[in-house]
Order: sequence, then structure tokens, then C-alpha cells
Amino acid sequence: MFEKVEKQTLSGQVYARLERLITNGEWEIGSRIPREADLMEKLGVSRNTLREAIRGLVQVGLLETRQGDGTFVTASSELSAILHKRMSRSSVIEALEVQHALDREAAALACLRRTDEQLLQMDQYSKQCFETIERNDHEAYRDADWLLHRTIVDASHNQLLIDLYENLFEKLQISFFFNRFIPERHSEVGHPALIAAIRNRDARAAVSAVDHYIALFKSPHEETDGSMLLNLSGNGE
Amino acid sequence: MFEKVEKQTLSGQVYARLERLITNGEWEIGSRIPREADLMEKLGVSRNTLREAIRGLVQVGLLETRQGDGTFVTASSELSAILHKRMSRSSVIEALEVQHALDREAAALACLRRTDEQLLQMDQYSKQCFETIERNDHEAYRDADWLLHRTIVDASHNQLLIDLYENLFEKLQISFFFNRFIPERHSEVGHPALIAAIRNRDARAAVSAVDHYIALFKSPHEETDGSMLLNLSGNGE
DNA sequence: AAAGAACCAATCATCCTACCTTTAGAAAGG
DNA sequence: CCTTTCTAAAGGTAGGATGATTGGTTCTTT
Repeated sequence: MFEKVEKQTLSGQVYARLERLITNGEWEIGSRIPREADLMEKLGVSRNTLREAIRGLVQVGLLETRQGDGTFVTASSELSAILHKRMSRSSVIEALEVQHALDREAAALACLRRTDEQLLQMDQYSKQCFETIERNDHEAYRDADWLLHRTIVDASHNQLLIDLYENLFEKLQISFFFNRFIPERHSEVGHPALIAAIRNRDARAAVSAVDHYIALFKSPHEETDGSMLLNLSGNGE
Repeated sequence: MFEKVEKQTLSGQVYARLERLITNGEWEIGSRIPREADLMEKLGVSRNTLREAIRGLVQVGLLETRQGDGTFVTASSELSAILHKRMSRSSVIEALEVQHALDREAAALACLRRTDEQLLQMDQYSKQCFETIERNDHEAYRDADWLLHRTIVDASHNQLLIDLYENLFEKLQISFFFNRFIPERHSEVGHPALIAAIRNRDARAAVSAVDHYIALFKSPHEETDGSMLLNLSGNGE
């Protein structure tokens, strides 16, 4: 007859409202949110209610409070925060293997579903990779490489895959370990082969191109300390 | 010189302590936790502090409070709760594609790292699958099939992969959609081929066996409403 | 002028008491 | 046996008081 009315606790509503402010980007990452007193007034709730909501966001990982200073935004989504937390307990090898799995599937799906615009974008980022290697700019190479990967994953048009990929590996690119392997020549990486496969919608070739790429990435880590835990904390304390 | 003293808010400590009770299984899923007054006394904190901790666990998805009734355990880990929440917004096809990706990688890694015990376990579950099909017991088949998959994933010895797999797809097995496809004959599924490949440590054969398996799974969903969202809520309200 | 110490205002952390709302289950009535 | 009513228990909300921490400012000393 009637839809059951969504019953939610006040603090739950406040939580949802604040979360939306964060995910919408209205409260930028790193910025300080208004003080408790102001939020109390603006939301029209008591201190306890507001604090319970904020505490929830802190535990989820979206906020961080510093007594005597304020409350700050630390992440933009629950998924990001939790996966980041989980990733920090993983080893490089573990992460690479999972990335391999997702890269592979994404490449195969991209063959089926990529748009021409996405293909063009891949070409562009691949060119950027080439250029950054030429001028030996490792940081810029990492960025371009990451964007290329992201474009391929986006081309899978599988939002679950996209979300997992982005949130699992975004911070990884900055990690210490990933600076070890910078290819000497662009051709080594196999980007051109991969993009060609996606252009021709040849899933088999795409997958084997990814296999080649990942193998290259893995090798330097296996020799050294690939089992060491990742360190994703931004600061070097 | 000195280790930095871990500074944590009281409610944070309470949160961690309660979380451990849940992850350790001391508080079983579905059970009601002690009432606020008792916890206050037992933990020696005020009501606000306790409530902030509990609210955090509620938002993360480990607890659920029902006014006038009590507070209940709903999940056993943060990862489980968040991924479950995310999965409920996914379509069957999306989930299957990600499962494919992980299955594939797991099979390949299992070829490298499986123990003899794990191989034995796979044989056993595969036999169970066979038997349950023979007597047309779909529910038991699903269970055995899930355990077989889990064993293969475990054999990858990649804890990140294991955690993701378990928490992404555990509840999926119960889903409506997965009851559609129950193979007529065990051989169709290709379990024997997959296990044989893992026994011989032949990664290439293992991967193609998984490909075959997933293709079989996908086909009935593509024809119908594979783009429909999953419904993972236990109750049918 | 530079370095250090003392101070101060802002902000979150904790605790307390009080009262409201909802729920499950017992009790009463049919 | 079923339905209605009542009630105790549990969580929900509110507001105030006090403590602790932080960052910046001001003052003092060299």
C-alpha cells in the first residue's frame, strides 16, 4: 500500500548530509570544516547529534579531527578511505597481482565497449608517456601512465571495476616502490601494442599486451623486497 | 629515539575495542550487544563517548541500532560492510566481470602456489558439486561451488585478493540471479579441467578454463535483465 | 634583531543530567 | 485464540560544564 517511510536517526541524516558535502567536493580534501558551534546552528541540531555524525565520518575515514585545531577532510568517499586503509597493509606484489587482474579484464572489456573518444584519449596519453621518457621526467611519466590506465579502465564502462581500480591504486602511483621501474624506451612498455589491440577490438591481443606490461613491472620488485608493506602515508614521518 | 605515543581519542579507543570484539567473533553476527548502560559501566566511559564509538561502527556498517530494541551486529569487518554497500549498487554483469578478473588471476596464481592440501580440498568440493547436481540440489550446489572457488582463491596466497574476493562475492551467491543458471551436467562447468590445470601448474590452461566457466555464467544474464541492480538485502521488505 | 618563554584564544574531548520516542513483550479483554 | 492496551526497556536528542590540545601572539632575554 504505502512505501515504508525511511526512518533515519537525526545523526544519520546529518552524517549523510555532511558526506554529500564531501563527495560533492563542496568541502575540498584537506580543508577545514566549520567549527562545531557553527555547524550546530546551521544544521539546527544539538552538539551530541552533530558529534556523533562527525565521529562516524572520522571512523569511516572521510574526516580527521585535531583537538585544539579543527576538523579536516581527508578523503572523498567511503570506498576510497576503506580501501586505502586496507591497501596500506598489503605488499607490493599483492597489489600488483590484483592490479594485473583488473587491468586485464579492463583491457578485454575496453575492446568491446571503448568509444572513439576514449581511443583518442589513449593515444594522447601514450604520446605523453613517450615524451616524458625522452626528457627523463619520471614524475610526469608516472602521471601520464596512470591517466592512460585510467582511460582504459574507464573504457570498460563497468562502474564497479572503475571504482575499485581507482580507489585501490590511485595512491599507489605515488608509492616509493613505483619509482624503481622507469622504462628506458617507451616501446618496452607495450603501450602501443595494447592500444592497437583495443583499436582493433582484439581482446586476445590486448590481454597478452597487459600480461607483458605487468611482467615487466613485477620483475624488479621480486628481486628486492616486494613483500614489504606499502607505505601510503603522504608524510614521511 | 622515542616511539611516538599513540594519541587517540577515548571514543576512538572504544571504537577499536568494540570492533575487535566483532572481528574476533566474540560478538556474533546478528546478536544483540549489551545495552548502553552496561557497556558504559564495563568500559568506564560516559554515555556520549560510548555512543560516538557505536555511531562510528553503525556508519561503517558493523552495527545496526533499533530504537527501543537494541543494537545488533550486522557485519564482521569494515571491508565487508563497505564493499557490500557498494555491491548493492552494481549490476549482475558488472559483478560477474569483476569476479571473472579475480577468478582468472587467482587460478593463475594458484598454479604457482597451491599446496597439496589445497589441491585435495578442491577435488573434494568438485566431487560435492558433482553429487549435488546428480540429486538436483541447487542450494547445496551453490554452496559447494562457492567453497571450491574460495579454495582456489585461497591457493593464490594473496591476502589482498582473498579479502576482496570474499567480501565482494560472498553475499552474491545467495542472490536471486545466481539461481538461474544451474548446470545440467557437471562436466559443462569445467571444474575438472580447471583443477587439472592447477594440479599440473599450467597457468595457461587454468585461465582458459576460467574463461569458459564465466562465459557460461554470463550468457543467461545477458539475454535477460543483467543490467538490473543486485538486491543483496537479506529480507524481502 | 633573533631566540625562547609565557600567554591566550579557538577548538575539540569528555562527562553529566534530563527528557523524548520507539519497540517488544506482557497483561488484559474479548 | 486473537486483539487491544499498557508498560518497562532501550536507544535518541538536547544543552551545559569543564578539561585538554593546538596554533598564534606577545613579551622577555640575549
